[in-house]
Amino acid sequence: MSEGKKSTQVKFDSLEQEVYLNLWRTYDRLRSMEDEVFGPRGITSQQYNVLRLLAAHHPDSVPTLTIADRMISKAPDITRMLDKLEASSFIQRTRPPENRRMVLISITSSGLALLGEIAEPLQQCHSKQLGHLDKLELEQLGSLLRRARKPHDQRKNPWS
Amino acid sequence: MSEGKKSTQVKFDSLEQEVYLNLWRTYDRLRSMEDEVFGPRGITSQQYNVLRLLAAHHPDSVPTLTIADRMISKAPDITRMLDKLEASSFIQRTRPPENRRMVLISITSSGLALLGEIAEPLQQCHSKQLGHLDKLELEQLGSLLRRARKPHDQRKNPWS
DNA sequence: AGACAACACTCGTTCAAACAACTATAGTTC
DNA sequence: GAACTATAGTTGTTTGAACGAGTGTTGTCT
Repeated sequence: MSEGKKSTQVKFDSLEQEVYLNLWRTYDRLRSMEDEVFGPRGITSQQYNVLRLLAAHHPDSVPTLTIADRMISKAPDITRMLDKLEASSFIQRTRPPENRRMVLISITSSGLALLGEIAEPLQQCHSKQLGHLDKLELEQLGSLLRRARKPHDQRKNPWS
Repeated sequence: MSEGKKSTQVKFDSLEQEVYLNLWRTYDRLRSMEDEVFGPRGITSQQYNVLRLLAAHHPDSVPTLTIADRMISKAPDITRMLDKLEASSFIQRTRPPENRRMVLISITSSGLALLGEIAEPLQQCHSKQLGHLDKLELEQLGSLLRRARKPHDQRKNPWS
């Protein structure tokens, strides 16, 4: 401890590394809280986000790969994820005759019902996750996170 | 679009939710960049962090569950993770005769060599990840992330 | 000293993520 | 209009994460 310029230099190779590990750890903690909401209801947070996306387009349908592209984190395995949602009858697939390459996905009424049931406990979870930060802090954090990923986020429809 | 107070209200249920999804997405993007460094070398980022922890204690050993407790994200499967590192001979296990419940882990010279090889490309990765933010932004982001997880981070040795 | 509880892992199993190879359909070119 | 290319998903396989039950070891209590 006799030569550290700053305490961070003792444990991290760089400030960038420290911030990244910080981001990882924070994400991990908040995610485990969300998992407590989704787990008992038999879906994952990725599946929930599919349902939310579909609900936003309801009653229209969305092609499979468009869903994959709009997921929060990359979803190379979108097919099997939709398989599970279809098996639970939260979504439907249809193959339009005019373009039989595509598979169009739409949310069912029981999918919408699930979203309805989950809305309140999830909102409570979000407020437990981050409710101790005030509005300004949340906005600063959001803005810094967007700036952090901006150079690495080339996609068609960035909601930033 | 005729009634939204703010544009965020159109797509998110709450500011907390927006920030959480933002965090998730940012983490996902940065992680995939790190994976490009670790993948070709046959280790995961969790394994790398074990090696880093052990290197920090070298030449001392660390008990298995102490490692699990200090990981960035939860590691319920620490045994098999160490199995793989031992199979690649990056670590050693010893069971001390004076307390045969514990298993002490230490890094080997080839583990240290791997850390040496990985140091520079990893540093480059970190600077590609977050190098576009200036020092003040990085410190703000780090500080907000620590505040965000503070109520949820009860552990023995928080490096915050 | 024998029973019991606490500790420190370990193992079995199930489930999700990742990557690549593959199939089916539609458009394009000569 | 036959071959070629692009599009849109799907399937196979391997790997890692998660959870819980089980094992061996030590300390404690009476």
